[in-house]
Amino acid sequence: MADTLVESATERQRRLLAWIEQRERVSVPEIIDRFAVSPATARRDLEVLAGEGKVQRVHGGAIAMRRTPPEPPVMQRALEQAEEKRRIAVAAATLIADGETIFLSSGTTVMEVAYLLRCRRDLTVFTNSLLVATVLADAPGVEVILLGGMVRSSERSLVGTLTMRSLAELRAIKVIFGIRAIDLEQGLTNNSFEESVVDREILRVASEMILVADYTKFGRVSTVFVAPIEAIDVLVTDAAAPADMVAALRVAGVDVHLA
Amino acid sequence: MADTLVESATERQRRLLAWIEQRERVSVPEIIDRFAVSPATARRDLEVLAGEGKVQRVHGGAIAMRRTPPEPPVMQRALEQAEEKRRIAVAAATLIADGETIFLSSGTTVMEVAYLLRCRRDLTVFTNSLLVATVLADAPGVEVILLGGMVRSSERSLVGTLTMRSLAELRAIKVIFGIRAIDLEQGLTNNSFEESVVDREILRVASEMILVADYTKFGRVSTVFVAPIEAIDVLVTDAAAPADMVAALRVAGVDVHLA
DNA sequence: TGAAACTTGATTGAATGTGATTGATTTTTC
DNA sequence: GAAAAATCAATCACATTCAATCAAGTTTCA
Repeated sequence: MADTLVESATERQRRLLAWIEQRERVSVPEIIDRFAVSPATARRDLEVLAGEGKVQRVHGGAIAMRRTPPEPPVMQRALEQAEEKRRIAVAAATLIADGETIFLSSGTTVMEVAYLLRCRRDLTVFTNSLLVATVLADAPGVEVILLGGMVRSSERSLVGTLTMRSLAELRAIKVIFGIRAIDLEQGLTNNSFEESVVDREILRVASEMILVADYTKFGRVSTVFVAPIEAIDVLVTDAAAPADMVAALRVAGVDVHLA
Repeated sequence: MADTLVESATERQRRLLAWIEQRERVSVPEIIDRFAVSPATARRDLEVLAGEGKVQRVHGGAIAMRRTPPEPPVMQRALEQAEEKRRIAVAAATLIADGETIFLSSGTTVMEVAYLLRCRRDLTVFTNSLLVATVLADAPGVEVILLGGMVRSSERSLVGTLTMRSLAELRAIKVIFGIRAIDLEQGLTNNSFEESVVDREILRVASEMILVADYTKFGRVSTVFVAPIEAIDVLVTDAAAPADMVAALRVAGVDVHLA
């Protein structure tokens, strides 16, 4: 049976807005063609968006009112293994209590944790991730301190000497950490030298390191060494993580949580 | 039927929420089908979840709460006097040459300048604004250094001791500066004490201060003093700025550009 | 056991969303 | 500058969906 995908007006308008902001300018016929709606509906949708100040209505169509910066690669990666990352984040968030002061590193899974911390109270969060800072910026119960540094565009993370200097003043902080690759022999590795320098400094000031990593990170080795697996205190991963590696990590003293 | 599992309303609503978050959107008939309830109950459940802010109710069903945080007030202000701000930004951008190192403060007009600098080459930009940093993050010819500090949610700007300490190391930098209010006697004022402390430090390390301000900023006084008008080296504003104030500023030695 | 509180399902008039039509307005073309 | 084309706003009709109400069933607690 042809399951006719019904779409609400609100959602269509949201997609239309995204399309307009991406295209900068669209015409009514283009909307008719793309969304398979009547001219009346196309105009009504534009009217709604214009009424909300989201787009500017012009004869023949509408133009975007604000430019959306292009999405960094990290946002694309956030969609991969989204379900696993969400479950891992839920489990990791339970390890953080209200009133604590923590550090959130950059990375997509860590960002997922940040989402879940938005409703917390009396939390202080240090981070070197622009995305984490933005996610938590509006959370009334969370104070966000962003480290300074050079912006790494692909990750929206901060690196460099200014970052190192800000980090040097931190002491004994609980860290939620993300990484690109985990290997029993090669330890934790990622793909940027500058990022790894910062990551090592983060781990140096960590009192407890909670690593969040989905199953795709295991048994892989990336280009730059960050830390040996002994650096891991707690690992939160999903059930699809290789059983042998999980067992080996447990033997090595890592507290492994399977979400 | 052996289905002895009695389910409470709240339990069903929790499962419904999980389903919606997984499906992104659901229609009322789909809920009726899946949970074997009447349309009335399906709608009531959605009403409860919507009341708790967990989902967004739309005609015909509901969609998962989009996880992008609500827009900060600063983004709303960016839409006011948008045309003037754009023209001012264009004029201000011509004062910046490729190869320079500059500081961009927070503020909506300054953000507009940032947009125009994206296509520049060999530019180094210091800023205490998360929005400016995000706008310029992808610009291949622009290196962005974000100061550290506490995130001020309404402005997405960075303030506090960490910001001050990062600033203290800068010297003789050309600054594009935004402000809330300009008055001949009261000087430059804005509405946040913490922001004003940072702003004063920014001006202290400035070799040249370029103020960008549309006509609505003139003749107004806000709550916290930032600097006297003598601190202004260059003012870029629009033609609607009060002529008497523009004249007085010129007499005071300010290089005024009308965009 | 019995009454109060709650949940559920059916009914129904109101509200909303959509597409078509039509005359007015704006833009383009010659 | 006038004709032609495109676009717009207003209105109507139809279908879907909603919210309010009420009655029946279930749970809770004395």
